[in-house]
Amino acid sequence: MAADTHSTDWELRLGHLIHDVSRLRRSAFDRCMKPLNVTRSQWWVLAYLSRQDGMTQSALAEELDIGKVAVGGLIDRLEKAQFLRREADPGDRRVNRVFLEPKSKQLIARMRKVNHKMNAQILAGLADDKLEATAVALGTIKANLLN
Amino acid sequence: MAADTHSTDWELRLGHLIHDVSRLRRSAFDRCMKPLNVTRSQWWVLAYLSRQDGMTQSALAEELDIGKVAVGGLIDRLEKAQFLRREADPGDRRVNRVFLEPKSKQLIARMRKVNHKMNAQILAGLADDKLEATAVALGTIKANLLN
DNA sequence: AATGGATAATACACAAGCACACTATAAACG
DNA sequence: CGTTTATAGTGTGCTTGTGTATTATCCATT
Repeated sequence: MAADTHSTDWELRLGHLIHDVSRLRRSAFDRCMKPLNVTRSQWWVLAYLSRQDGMTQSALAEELDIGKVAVGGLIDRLEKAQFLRREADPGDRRVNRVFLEPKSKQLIARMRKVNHKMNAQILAGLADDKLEATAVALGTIKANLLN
Repeated sequence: MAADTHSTDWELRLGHLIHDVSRLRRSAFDRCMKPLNVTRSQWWVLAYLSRQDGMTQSALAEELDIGKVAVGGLIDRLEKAQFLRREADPGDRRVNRVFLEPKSKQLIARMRKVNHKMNAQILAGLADDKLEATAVALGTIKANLLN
């Protein structure tokens, strides 16, 4: 019964909290990035590309863990805004490789700073060991979710 | 510099983890609910209504912490599927009150069970104190996000 | 070389959420 | 009473993400 109240209680709280924090974090992020005219998802595409320019769309989808269709849409918008360009792979006519445009290269440094600052603000008041414990717990949950 | 490496490190991990866990949890939820033909968002509407039938759309939006438009859309779909109905408030012609249909009442008990079971599975291997610590940490983060 | 299966990307249709503008109604205040 | 202000809900359009189907291309096996 103690075990029962425990789960019924913390389960719900935790579920809500994870959901809330994720959503709030996302919108805070978007708000911070708004002056730069990039959304959080778009920023992630640029961030991954900045570490490995010329990835294929499928590789990006794999890394970002979203569907190929979603990636296609993101890239459409980013290409239209001239943050990047698609280029046909010479060796395999099926694939598009995605390259950063100069325009976005300028932005990435700024985005990194905003990102870093925001993260620091979000984690204010949390000691190192607490952060680590939280990360470990979330890691366990993630593993459970992946079966 | 120790403080620096700490943040640069755990920040990112935690951000990723929160995002991943939230997304995985969401899709796991939807997968579990799929046989019942309800999405996670729709399930939340029904769950709130089951505790307080006849809420106004605005009250629902407030509780669920999503916009009125999003609620409107959810209710549109739920109404079309006959899980609930809108009813004009006799005292205030602006408001619609939302009531559960018998069809959904049958479902809610089943959904609660699925929900409970899923939560238990997700939190497997996490002791009580860890859960509590995690909840506290996430609560702090949430508070930070709300400024 | 031919066929049959995998893979890259797109097309299409949908759910969900946000933002902004708009309508209708209610309430408050001069 | 009338005018202003606030609130409830909808309309519209955008971004993100999912699932399924389709097309083009590659590769492996026969």
